[in-house]
Amino acid sequence: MIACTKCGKVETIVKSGFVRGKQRLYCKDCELYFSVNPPNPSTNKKPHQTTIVDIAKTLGISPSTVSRALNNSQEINENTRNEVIRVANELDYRPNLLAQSLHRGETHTIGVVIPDIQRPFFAGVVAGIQKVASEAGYRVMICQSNESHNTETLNVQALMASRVDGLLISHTKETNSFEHIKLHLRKGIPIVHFDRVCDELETAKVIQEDFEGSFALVEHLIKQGCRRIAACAGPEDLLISQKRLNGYKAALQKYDLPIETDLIFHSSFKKEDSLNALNNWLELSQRPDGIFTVHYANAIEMIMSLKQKGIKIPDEIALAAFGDDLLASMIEPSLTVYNQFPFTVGQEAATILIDNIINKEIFVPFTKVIKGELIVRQSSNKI
Amino acid sequence: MIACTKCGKVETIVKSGFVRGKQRLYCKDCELYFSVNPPNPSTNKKPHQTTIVDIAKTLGISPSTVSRALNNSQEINENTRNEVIRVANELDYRPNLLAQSLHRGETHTIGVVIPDIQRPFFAGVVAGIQKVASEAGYRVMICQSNESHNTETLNVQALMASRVDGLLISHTKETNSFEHIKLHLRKGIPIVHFDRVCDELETAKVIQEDFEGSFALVEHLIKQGCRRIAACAGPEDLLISQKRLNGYKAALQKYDLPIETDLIFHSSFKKEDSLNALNNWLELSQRPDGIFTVHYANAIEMIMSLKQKGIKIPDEIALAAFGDDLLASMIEPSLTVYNQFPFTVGQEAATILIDNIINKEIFVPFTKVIKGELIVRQSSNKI
DNA sequence: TCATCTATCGCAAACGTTTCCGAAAACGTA
DNA sequence: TACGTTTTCGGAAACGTTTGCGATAGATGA
Repeated sequence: MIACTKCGKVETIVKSGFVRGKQRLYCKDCELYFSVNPPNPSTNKKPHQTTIVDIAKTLGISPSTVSRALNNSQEINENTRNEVIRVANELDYRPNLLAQSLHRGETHTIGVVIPDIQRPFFAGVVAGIQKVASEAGYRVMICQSNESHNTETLNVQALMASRVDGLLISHTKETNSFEHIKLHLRKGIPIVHFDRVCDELETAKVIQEDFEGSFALVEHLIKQGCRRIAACAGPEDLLISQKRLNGYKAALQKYDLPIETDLIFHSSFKKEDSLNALNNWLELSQRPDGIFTVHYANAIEMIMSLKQKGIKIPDEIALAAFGDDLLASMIEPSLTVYNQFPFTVGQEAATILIDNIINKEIFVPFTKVIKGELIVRQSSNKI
Repeated sequence: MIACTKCGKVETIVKSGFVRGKQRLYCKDCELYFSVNPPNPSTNKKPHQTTIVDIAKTLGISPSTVSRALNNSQEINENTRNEVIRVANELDYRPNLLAQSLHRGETHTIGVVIPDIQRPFFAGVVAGIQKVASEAGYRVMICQSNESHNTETLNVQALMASRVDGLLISHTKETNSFEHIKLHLRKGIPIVHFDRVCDELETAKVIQEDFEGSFALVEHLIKQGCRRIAACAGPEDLLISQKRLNGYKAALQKYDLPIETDLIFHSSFKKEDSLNALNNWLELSQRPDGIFTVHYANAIEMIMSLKQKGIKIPDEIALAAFGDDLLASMIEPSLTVYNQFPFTVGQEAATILIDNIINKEIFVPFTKVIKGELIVRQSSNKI
């Protein structure tokens, strides 16, 4: 009366001892061992994702055997394995990653916290991260802090609650305490900083040539003949702002140009800020003849304003800025920039993080610098 | 010899019967009941995330009581609850969302599949999705298909394996079979389409005014005096391309203008495509005097090329395109566009999806149209 | 004094996997 | 026939949480 779970035949079945009190059977045709469960015909449950238990029941074997069959275990009969795979395909089995993650203690997911995905730099970084992550079999969970320290903290907590295997983060411009990071760092969770990093934490970091880049931009302006170069820096707390400002100062010093506080403005990346700065500079008795901004968007806003005012670029004022974008190349005059290769930044950061995750014990934090590139365009090309 | 788990005193402890064979104790000071576990001093395990079991052990109560204390259950003593909360804070307890999700059968996570996060439209959509999702307590998992149907399928599978509660998707431009979606739709997983939707599936959809938008753009060009308007359409398979092309044709028909196949080009959004199309049109015996493109990037590429060739915009050729971006407003001449409000699209899509998730039984799919806005700029302003 | 009620709490099952441990059959050897 | 070995599999625990089902002690009432 009992049929083979594979071929369905009855006449080929012979009893073959007992396993843990359950009658064990053997199909001579299929060379397959299995045991019988009391058939439960009234289990018309609602449709659900099939589990290894479902597979086990239809084949009359145990879930552990199914698990072994699907995980390339050595200690399993080839016939059984094939049967399991057949039924798994038939029932469209998909392993429940939640259960796997819970058991293994790892989710194969990395968390990303960025200030704003709508900024091309971060969108590029995210794209780079996703490329590397998906190639390595990791999923990506992205959160935006919207430049709010509080939101950033909540984001980090949420990602940690989801038990991400590691974290990639670029801080808010208002972030100057890092307790929300330290907490998890102490628990041993791999964290990699990029772009807006934090020096007081012992994490791996991916940064750009902030100093070198602004130095190159400002030196370029000087070589084009500028002698009074104004700087639109970022928020004072932000580390990369400081570095970029230092590059600006170093370039001036190299060419024996004075550093004038009148010409240095700390913006918070808002449009009003850059226009205020510009207007202040234009009202000085001695106008600047060059402008360096740490964010290309500020430079573009200034270009638009300068054009309205009828001030000639680059003849009266030349501009150069950090960060490239299609927009920088397409406005008139096109903007001289220092390209940061955001996609590369993302790729590197993800690569390092995954390395940190896999080799957690022997990993030692280090800092990777992504080389940038000076792209000279019309806004500074006087010659 | 036994001390209270709260105040630590020994003299206030009295025996208070048994619970399931375990000695129950009572602290007269704290009015707290608890029982004792055999102390296990040699459990110096490696540091790990604290669990409710850890809390239970330090307090001498059972995990279920801890769970009830942390979940606002009614049937628990207030003193016990407070103690649990105190210890939970002390040990920095964070609930393991994996375990919760596994038990509850829901992850409070929604999956998003988009072609390319670096395109401002999709970045805006994602930002809108994240805003709504985080406000509703949902996390967001984002995948890029990179316009590859195969990658899209893998993305969907990965998200489903992670047991996301719902899916937001905008299809690849090469996607014209939808088995990978149907499969999961049959299993009852809420799916909402946006932008590049699919008519053959019974899902909720968030779309733009594709027909009305291109109609408005083309009608605007006609009113500016254009009589031979070329169209740079999208991939033929893409539904929104067809709709937008229909809007173009309808506008021509309304004003009794002929539809000339010479003037219709199907691009795949690549730069070469748009330049090829432009060059073909310019070589016609009768050049077009207006160009409509379904993607603003194509229009911008054409503007750059036209300027190089010395062709005057809008006098010789006027342009108007779908989709707004900062770039469109800043190039010269600035580009007339039909703004799609990507952020709103994302917000609406997420809202509908979450509604679908929560009210799964009574939800009926519908289509929401996000109204757009014609923004007239220099590229078409002849008057 | 006894039975009943209420307030708390513990046990165990469940979610879906993986894996250690052991058990039995089959096989090989003497 | 009597062993030991190999092959193959099942049971059960574990991951961390929630929850139905009791169980107990103290309070209440008769």
